[in-house]
Amino acid sequence: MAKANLTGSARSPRSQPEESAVRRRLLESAIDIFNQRGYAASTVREIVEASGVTKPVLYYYFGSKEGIYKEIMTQVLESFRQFLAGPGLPGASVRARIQDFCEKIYAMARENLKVVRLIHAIFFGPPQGAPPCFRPEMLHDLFHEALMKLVREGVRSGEFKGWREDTMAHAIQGAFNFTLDLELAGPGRSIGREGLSSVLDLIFDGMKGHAKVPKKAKTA
Amino acid sequence: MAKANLTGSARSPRSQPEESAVRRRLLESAIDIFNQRGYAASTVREIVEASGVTKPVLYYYFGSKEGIYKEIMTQVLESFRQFLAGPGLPGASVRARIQDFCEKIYAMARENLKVVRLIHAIFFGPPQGAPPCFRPEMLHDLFHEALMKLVREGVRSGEFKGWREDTMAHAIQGAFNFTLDLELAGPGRSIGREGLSSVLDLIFDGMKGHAKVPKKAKTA
DNA sequence: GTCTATACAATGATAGAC
DNA sequence: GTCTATCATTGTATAGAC
Repeated sequence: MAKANLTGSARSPRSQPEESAVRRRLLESAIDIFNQRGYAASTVREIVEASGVTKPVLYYYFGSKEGIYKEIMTQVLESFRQFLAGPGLPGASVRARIQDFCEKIYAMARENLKVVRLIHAIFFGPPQGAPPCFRPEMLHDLFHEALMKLVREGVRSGEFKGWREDTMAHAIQGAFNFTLDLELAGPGRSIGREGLSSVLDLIFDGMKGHAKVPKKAKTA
Repeated sequence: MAKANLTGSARSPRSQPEESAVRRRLLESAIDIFNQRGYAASTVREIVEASGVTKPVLYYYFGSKEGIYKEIMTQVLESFRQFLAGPGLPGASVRARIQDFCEKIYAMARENLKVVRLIHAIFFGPPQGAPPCFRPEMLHDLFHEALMKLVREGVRSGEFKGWREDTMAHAIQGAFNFTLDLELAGPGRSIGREGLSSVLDLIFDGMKGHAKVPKKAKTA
């Protein structure tokens, strides 16, 4: 579920019919190297060697190191936009739809962890660390915008009340981002989909404890 | 309040009595350059030029580019450890103490945004992006450990219940981290101390709306 | 302690043959 | 389309004079 290949498979048949195997291998290798070394420290030599070709091949297909980077990011952004344009969970409560929304994006991120880590590194890295042709905060803004729309809906329907809309969205996005951060920090730190779901439940229900007892209530 | 200079002023009078002005300028410049360019992309030439000296001076005081980096991070870690060893808010409710705890660290971070941004970039950057002598996740772990201690206290006292302790800590740390992320993303995105405080209130009270109405309840 | 001058190893990118 | 060979530039670090 939520199968969304952010890299190669979403090739547009319109622009360039020549989706050569070499070109695809170069893109895959570039994602690997960029993910491991970061954009600035990655060398075209590493990329072409991992693809089994030589330097001029990369320059033939993408023009420059920045060119192949731009191509990767364009495909990612387009893929994310397509997901946001999807249906969601029509008919369900706003709370359930926000849960579903976050879990779907979380699943997408896990399936494309290498690109996610790269984007994270660029977002928090130095300004000149990567070419300005791609602005990673765009993904953040798209996420925030979609979340705010859901929150507003919950306020209109009376499902949420008593807080500013941006405060609610902030709490949710904080939980999501932090879960993703832990995922990126290493497999030993991840709390998984269930962990994210629990934190969202807590945010919805509150921490004072008037609600259910999901696992084990340590009221020692 | 919460004045804690993470860089130069916390000099230890025991280790090296020779705190020369040149050495201090080099450290300050290195923080600036590392913050702007990242560790890997920063050049020794930039650092020494910003300090008004030449390359051999840096190698005289710190031995290498990694040496000056190590010195900066050691001072930061020591400063944060000293803060965590502080008193907190004795006598207050756990909720108030967590609020105070988060706000104090937030204030510290704002006063030392350059180092915070650098640490963030290293944490999310590529593994070989910075020397392994400093592990940025240590700061995260120290924060998490202190927070868990507070949460456990709240559970023991009955102030919190109904959720797993790590879930509660996760929600709080998510709100804090996200607030800091927005601060780093640019001044236009920051939600400030009040924003953080509101999100923490929401997490404590819950989003269902059985509690107070802090600003303006848009129940249109 | 601080300088000038330089060694030495990478890098991104290109020219030109095939 | 893909190769070999190479250029100009830039990086860390050091030698040796003062």
